[in-house]
Amino acid sequence: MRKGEETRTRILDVAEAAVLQKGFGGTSIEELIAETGITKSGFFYHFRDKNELAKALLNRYIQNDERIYDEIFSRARDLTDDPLQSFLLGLKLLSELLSDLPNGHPGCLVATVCYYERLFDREIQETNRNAVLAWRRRFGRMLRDIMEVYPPREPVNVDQLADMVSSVLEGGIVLSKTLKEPNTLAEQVLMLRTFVKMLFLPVAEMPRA
Amino acid sequence: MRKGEETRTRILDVAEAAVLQKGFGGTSIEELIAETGITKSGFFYHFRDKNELAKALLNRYIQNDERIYDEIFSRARDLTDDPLQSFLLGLKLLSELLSDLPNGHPGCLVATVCYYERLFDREIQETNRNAVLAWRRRFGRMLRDIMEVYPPREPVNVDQLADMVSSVLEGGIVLSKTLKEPNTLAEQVLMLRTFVKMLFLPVAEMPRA
DNA sequence: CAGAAAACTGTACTGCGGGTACAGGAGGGG
DNA sequence: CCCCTCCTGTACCCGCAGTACAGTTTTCTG
Repeated sequence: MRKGEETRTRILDVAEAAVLQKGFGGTSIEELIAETGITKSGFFYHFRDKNELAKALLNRYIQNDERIYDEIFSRARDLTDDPLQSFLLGLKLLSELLSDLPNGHPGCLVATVCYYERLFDREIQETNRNAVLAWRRRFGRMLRDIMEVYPPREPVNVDQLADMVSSVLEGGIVLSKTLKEPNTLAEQVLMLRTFVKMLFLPVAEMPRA
Repeated sequence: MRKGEETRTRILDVAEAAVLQKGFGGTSIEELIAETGITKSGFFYHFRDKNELAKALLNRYIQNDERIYDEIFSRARDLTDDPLQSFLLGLKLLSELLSDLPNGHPGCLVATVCYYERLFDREIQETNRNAVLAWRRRFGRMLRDIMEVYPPREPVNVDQLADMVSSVLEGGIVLSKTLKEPNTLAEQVLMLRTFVKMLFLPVAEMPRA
């Protein structure tokens, strides 16, 4: 009963690491059972097929992802009441968290699924889509709060600006992994922070006359 | 002799579409030969193994990618001498080109390879890394030209800013594909354009006193 | 137009991996 | 004591990557 959950979790842990390095198609069930020390029958007791595994993997990943953002931005909100300052602080905290990852970001499962769409059923694709929409809502909410206080210097669409956060994160992960420069991702988040700062913060100095 | 190149190209065309939809691991050689109407022996006449195919696929993709950027930004340079204006125009042209793709961007092979690293040899990983570094150099060159004329409003590292262009493109593709909203990618490029504009263009209006 | 080289086809085989089927066993809880 | 959860073991089918190699057609070249 308790043991079952534990084994399931272990399979998911091993599978997540493997999938992020080799993709779903490149990850064999045989290697997963070898590494978890389980038998093939044991594996299929927990997951009906690879699609079930992918579903469980993605759901767990998204849940954990949401938890991390919740923690970071609620911590930022605790430290300041100003919506802009707390968002900027949140991006700072996020960038610090990302640069503290010893081997760099392992990769995003949402992106992995995205580049694998045709292999999975509609349910997984919908789950993935909803994860991205949740990011849009999350960052959009914070940006709307900012806009109520600070008029943006340039006209921007809130959803598109919220998507920019996701874009830079997903793109930063790809760059960081490809370049094998773990810090690139954190730097990209800080670059985004500069953008947000510039967009909303009133101009401090006078323009050169 | 000429016929060989043609068949090879046809295989690469079919393979590229398949790989972008299902990843390398999810694409079988058997399905490629079925669609191209070739036999298995014919396939292995052109490519020693899947790794060879991946190598050819990636090299061709990168070359084409470079060609497109060359065209767009040289067209932009033809239209204006100002480095900032021509870069902003280039981003505009790029966004238009992307929003004209009927089914949205099919996906980036560099990202696919990135999420598949462990399946390929070092050579492919190096090729991929060099492709990203080429983007950094390309956009970095243009941004340096801009900085010689326009002092940035905030202190920024050129390479990081250049990487931001790649990040937004890669991330925008992931978002666009996942959301099944073809226009998201083009919008993200325009959002990036707003960022660059704000960073370099002198403030037009006075701040609210 | 001949001959060589290029561009294939056909067949037959190995071995791995996904997946199925099903029988049975250990261990804890009611 | 029995049942339920959580597995193990065995045996099998099929699709697919890759090998081997002999033979055939097409195409270029002298």
